Amino acid sequence: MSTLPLCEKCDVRSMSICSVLSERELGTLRALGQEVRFRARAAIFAEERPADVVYNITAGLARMYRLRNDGSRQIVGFGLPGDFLGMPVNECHGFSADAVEFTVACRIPRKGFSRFLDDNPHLVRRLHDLTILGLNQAHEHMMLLGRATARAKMAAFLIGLRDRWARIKPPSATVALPMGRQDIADFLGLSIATASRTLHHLADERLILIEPGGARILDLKRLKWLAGS
Amino acid sequence: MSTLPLCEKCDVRSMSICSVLSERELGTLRALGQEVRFRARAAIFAEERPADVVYNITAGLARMYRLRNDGSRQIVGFGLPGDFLGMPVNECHGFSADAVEFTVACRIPRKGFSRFLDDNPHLVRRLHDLTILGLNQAHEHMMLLGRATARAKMAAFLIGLRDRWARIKPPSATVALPMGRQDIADFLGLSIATASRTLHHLADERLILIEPGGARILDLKRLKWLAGS
DNA sequence: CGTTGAGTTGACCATCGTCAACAGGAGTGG
DNA sequence: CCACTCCTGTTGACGATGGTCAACTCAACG
Repeated sequence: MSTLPLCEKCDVRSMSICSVLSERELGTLRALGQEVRFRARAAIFAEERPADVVYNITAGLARMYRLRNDGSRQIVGFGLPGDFLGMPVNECHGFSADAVEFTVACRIPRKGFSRFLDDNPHLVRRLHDLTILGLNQAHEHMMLLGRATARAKMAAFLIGLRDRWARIKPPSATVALPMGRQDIADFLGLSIATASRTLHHLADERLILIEPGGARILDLKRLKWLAGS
Repeated sequence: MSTLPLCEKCDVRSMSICSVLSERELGTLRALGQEVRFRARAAIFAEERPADVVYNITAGLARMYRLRNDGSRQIVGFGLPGDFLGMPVNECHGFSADAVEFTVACRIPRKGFSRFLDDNPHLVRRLHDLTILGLNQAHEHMMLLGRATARAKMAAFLIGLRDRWARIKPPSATVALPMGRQDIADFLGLSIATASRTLHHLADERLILIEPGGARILDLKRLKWLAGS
């Protein structure tokens, strides 16, 4: 794990913050960072801890979450390849993140990254755009959490994840679900029992087919209708 | 309504994006903008419409929301004095906003504002920080919407609003509630009936006292405990 | 072959949504 | 000044959605 290997061949360069960097700027940034690997379930960073490094996910899947006083967990989002994690409000992380499956990321010390931002105002604009995108995703998610039936939540979850995978993987009718049922439940504000049941209801109605590690969408149109009602 | 009057005397300058601007920079920005006033219930901007102006709220209260296909509304946040509204992902607004009560804002054409940003990279950083703050608020809100009882939602809503008012108004035990019950319900993901009932339950237990236009907090400690459980 | 953890499924019931009736205040017109 | 309407908020009755608890299956692994 020295400096990052081959940004030129990075699969997600075009969707990450790096898309606005020239070869020269990319070289400077690469020299600051390291590639890090996380095993499934490994912690990436924790809420309330000083944010001294930032991450750019290049492979795998991360879950971002906060814990309630009663111990229950709200997953506020999933981090896919190309996503940028770890920019804090003040000095500390606003949420925890860990790896759902084997995950690879570029790790960059925040101080160095911050100086790099000073020298590259266009990267700040890019970062800002991605943050606004995250805010939009958060609003979208609130629409689900606020007032939607379990079926609508699940349908919207599958559609949304499908669309996000589609941007970074060869398209497939099967939505990969590397996260467990508990993760899905904590994301959608459901109990694990309801999450499991709802998924099977959709399968019973031939809207999806549950496969190991994912779900194949059989009736996209009806699923979308369900998601948006 | 010519240019903005007296930024020097602006109540919310220190909490708005303007806090990082020098007198000179402030003068330049002021020349770009206008003060606009909205009557109660007036639309400020609408989802999916081109975002050609941005707003800085200086007085009053705005609600930001999105509509579901079934016509129901999710309020994704309230805009208080000092809040910055209207920066879009691409070219269009991601949500609608209207004035809850009589509201005053600085309106700045986005093109001019964008050029001003080009010349003032530190303002972009400031804007980015405020956007991250908004993302944090959104996450906080998800905690409520995801899995909380009606009582916990309402308690957290009152505490949260109290803290936000406290930053811009002389402190008071009474939380101003200029928004109607339907707004509160749509914010918390409840029906209006449950919102009203829950508020009265809290009053029955002497945690709050319902007053015209607001709620006086009688037992902050227990209310906080309720909110965070 | 036992253990462990994830996922599934059933039974029961609490919370909260829906529907509806009603109260009170503001605005309007006679 | 009063009658009428409209709108917001309150409150009751009822039922559905989804949470809780628990039993069970199954695959992975030692």
